[in-house]
Amino acid sequence: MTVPYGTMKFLQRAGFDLSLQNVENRTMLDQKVKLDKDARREAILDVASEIFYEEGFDAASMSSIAQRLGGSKGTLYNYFKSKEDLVEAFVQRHCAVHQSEIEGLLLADKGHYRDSLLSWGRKYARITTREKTQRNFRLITSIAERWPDVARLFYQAGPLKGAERMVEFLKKAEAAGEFKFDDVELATHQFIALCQNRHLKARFMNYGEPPSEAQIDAEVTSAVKVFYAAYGV
Amino acid sequence: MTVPYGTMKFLQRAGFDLSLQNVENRTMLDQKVKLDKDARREAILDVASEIFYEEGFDAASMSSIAQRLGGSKGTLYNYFKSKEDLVEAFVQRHCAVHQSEIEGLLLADKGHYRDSLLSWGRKYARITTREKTQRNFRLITSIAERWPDVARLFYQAGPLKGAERMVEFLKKAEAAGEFKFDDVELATHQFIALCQNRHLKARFMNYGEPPSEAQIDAEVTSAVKVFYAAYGV
DNA sequence: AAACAACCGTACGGTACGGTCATTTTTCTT
DNA sequence: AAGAAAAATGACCGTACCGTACGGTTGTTT
Repeated sequence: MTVPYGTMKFLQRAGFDLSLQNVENRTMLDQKVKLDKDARREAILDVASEIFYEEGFDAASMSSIAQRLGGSKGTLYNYFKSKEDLVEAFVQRHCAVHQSEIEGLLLADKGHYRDSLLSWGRKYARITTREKTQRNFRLITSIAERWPDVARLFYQAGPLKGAERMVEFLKKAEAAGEFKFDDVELATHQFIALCQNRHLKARFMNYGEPPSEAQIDAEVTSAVKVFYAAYGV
Repeated sequence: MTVPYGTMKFLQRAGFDLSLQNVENRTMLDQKVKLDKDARREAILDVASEIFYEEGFDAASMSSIAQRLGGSKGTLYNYFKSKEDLVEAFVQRHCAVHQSEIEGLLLADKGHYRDSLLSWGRKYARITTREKTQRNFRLITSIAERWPDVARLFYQAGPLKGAERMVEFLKKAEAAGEFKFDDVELATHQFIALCQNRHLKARFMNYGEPPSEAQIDAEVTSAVKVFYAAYGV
């Protein structure tokens, strides 16, 4: 009992190495079929994403997506109702991934404030200046005027979530006597600004090389220093 | 001796109120004709810009541009060789405008450092968070991957120019004993970051309302305060 | 008056698009 | 093995685009 030949062939054409095992009973088989349909859908999304990044949503065509996938255009419509449906799926997926990444950045419950800021700031700056995030950012904002809710969603999934998490952390730090803020939210955005603005902008507009780990470290080290000079007790 | 009727009619359709005066001699007439051709070209660019903002470069069509202009598609090709030529003209124009704006921000030669930073920071933040700049920003970055040089050009015209100007100012201020920097360039980018990052990002992704004058003032006032806390002597 | 320039509205060639569907191929069930 | 169901294909459709061409109109210049 194996994966359908057509499905296997389809996924291999798309560059997927699926070492799917045989399944013994019916419950697992049902589960299996479900996974395969999702896998096919994800495969299409992966390839579509790449073409969207390169050409933008409008100039990307269903034909070129199918071609790169190594399948037939008609098959795409088994998985997505329309090109617009594909674009929406792209947006949803990348908002979810971005949110998950930002929420996954850990901040200590208490103590080690300086180290926590350094660590968080570095990770945050790395995520936001990384090529993949930049590409998503460019795509999402390119439709900001046509689909304003989409861009807003992306902001809420990433930047807003990150800021909220930092606000909570800084409130606790202030209560513990580490800082003194007039406006903790403003201070939060200032810290984030110090960590990301320079490289974020430059990357966004293709200026210079991507920042090295050392460059990000230096940027965030100085950000923490400035932050303590301004708000440290 | 008046403007050609066809030109007048064309410009009126495009919403231009051109109260062009009669011209008495030939030199002025030659000058006049030159201006009119430019005016026509600018009129097309204005309308094309608006459609580019709304729909993006790819989805904007020459037909819709001509329609909104109230002219004929064929006439567009008297002024621009192709759609791509029109896009390039858009990019050049807005890089030039942006650069001109940034370079027009005055910084005192000496003295009044705090006031100068406040004044410059407010104006800079207003420019970069203003809807018009945001729209340009979105369009330029939407083609960053396809036309990497274009996005770089825009960065060099705006953000880089702004930072260079500020670096010069801060060097003088340091020499005058106002600040002490380990890295004047880093400090420059930190100041700019503190002034713009929060509202720039939010505007870019349609989150919340455009910042009021009061909000920008508050943001920049705090930025200067933080900056002095970190680097002031 | 004739020639020229600017512009319009219409039409066209060539290409490409998103989406559809009849047919073929593959898998599953009996 | 036969037949049904599912998956995939490739041809096709109607529409739209870019860029060009053309006949006609209007205004300007010679």
